Amino acid sequence: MKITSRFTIAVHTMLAIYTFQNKYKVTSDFIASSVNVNPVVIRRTLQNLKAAKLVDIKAGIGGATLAKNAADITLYDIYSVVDCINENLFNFHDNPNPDCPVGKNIHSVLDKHLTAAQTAMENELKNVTLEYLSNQLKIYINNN
Amino acid sequence: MKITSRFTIAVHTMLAIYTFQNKYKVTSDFIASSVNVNPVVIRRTLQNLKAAKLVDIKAGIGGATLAKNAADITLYDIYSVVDCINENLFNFHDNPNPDCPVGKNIHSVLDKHLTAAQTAMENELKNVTLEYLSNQLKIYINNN
DNA sequence: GTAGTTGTAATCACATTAGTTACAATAAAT
DNA sequence: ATTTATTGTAACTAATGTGATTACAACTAC
Repeated sequence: MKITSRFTIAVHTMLAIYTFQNKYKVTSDFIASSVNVNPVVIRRTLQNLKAAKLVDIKAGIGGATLAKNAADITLYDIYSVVDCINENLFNFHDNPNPDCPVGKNIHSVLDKHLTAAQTAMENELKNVTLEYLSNQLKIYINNN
Repeated sequence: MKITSRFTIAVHTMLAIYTFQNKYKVTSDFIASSVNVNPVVIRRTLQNLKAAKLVDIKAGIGGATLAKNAADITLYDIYSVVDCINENLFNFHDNPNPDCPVGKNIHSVLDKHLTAAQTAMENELKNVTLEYLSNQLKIYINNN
């Protein structure tokens, strides 16, 4: 089981907005064409990003723009917004047997380590800003 | 989307085997009762663990035992065995548009950071041995 | 051979995902 | 005011993955 592609779709969306917002009207159709998914999927993603105040969307006329400085947006912000996982990365089996010493204490023993693993992953995402990704992207584009 | 409970079920299974293997015949029914899942789920888990040479299973007579020293088994070993995720934690959307500068380079820009996040998580799991978990468990049991 | 257990296939219900259609609401342009 | 392009959102579908469950052959000690 993996983390939904909604996350990478959202990152792609943010990067497309930041790259093109000063040149084009960045509509859901435009983004959908770059990401290669259905426009409705992008609109749903944009609604999530908007609710977290990461983007502004112009209803009617169309087009999305960043609502914050790209240097202040990390992969973790995007990951948090799109509910890739709902709180816990690791799915724990329900109702271990309280009448067994192992079943009774398995949560006490294991939970902190699962949390630590998840936190380590999330901290890596916090290290990467949208601005940094955009700068890297420009290097790749110039080398094409 | 989360990591399957097959992982915590497998950890619970290993901990139950280690805890009880010198006292009882640890059958799939026994483990299933502690974990509180169907015995077939435990048998499938045991098959995975056996394939990775983490446990021995006695067909016919019944009962599972550790095949390695508990100090040499980490959460990562168990996580690797059970295919909680099949290689990549993050599911990337398929076929970003190669005719768009963003779509063309999104993998080049993003992949390394997703890998870094996954690796950070997995490294945390490598820090925790079954022996350590068992020692912690004993402390909890003694305090009950 | 009996009893208890493993090994494994088959089927089921459920949840999640992403795709898709459809259309009302919005707002600029004319 | 009407037209046009777009957003916002509901509804439905197909595909997939998970875990539960039933069933039974194979195995091994007794």
